[in-house]
Amino acid sequence: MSAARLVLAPGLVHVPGYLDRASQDALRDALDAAMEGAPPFQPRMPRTGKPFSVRMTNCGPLGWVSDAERGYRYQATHPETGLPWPAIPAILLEAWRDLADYPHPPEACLVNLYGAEAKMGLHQDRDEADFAAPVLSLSLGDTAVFRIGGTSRGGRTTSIRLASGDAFLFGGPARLVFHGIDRILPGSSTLLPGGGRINCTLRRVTPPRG
DNA sequence: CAGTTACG
DNA sequence: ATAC
Repeated sequence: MSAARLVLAPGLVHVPGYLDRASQDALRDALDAAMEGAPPFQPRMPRTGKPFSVRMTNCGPLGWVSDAERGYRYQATHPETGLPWPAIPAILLEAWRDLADYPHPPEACLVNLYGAEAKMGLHQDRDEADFAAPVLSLSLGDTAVFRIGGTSRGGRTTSIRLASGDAFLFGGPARLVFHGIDRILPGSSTLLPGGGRINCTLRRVTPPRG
């Protein structure tokens, strides 16, 4: 399979249908297994404690978490169980090697779980110490309406749909682009038994060797 | 400010 | 679109 890489802007790449159905099934099953050891939790906004509408968990040496007391951060353990995160599924590491054009493995795999009503406001992924590495996102399940802006707030934005199996990369000049999820299109995929969407975001958190 | 709400 |  050679899915086309659509370059929307320098460093911004959409690969529709990157994972075929069999790979999507395998990734879903791997994530199900991972979530047995790292149950999804509900992140909260720094200071205000307002809950996100998405639930999340992580795989890999570091995971992204947020709560009222300590805010956005990466940490090596699950905020509720205190256990290390499970390993990043092989399919995702393979996608990173194939698409990221970066010579070191990802350290974090944030797994966002979207129900029919879940959204994610426009934001930047900027809690990493290494912006040289790209951010790689893989979508499973229901299609999402994805909004993409520029590197500062208030600029023009556009929206595209991210379907099950799609890959999306933010790298180089687009590494710090604002992005978010406007809405989920319920019933648009049969991959996940209960419906909804899973997004896996692979990131390098620390500079290599450091 | 990865959040929601209220107002033209 | 703006404010908090």
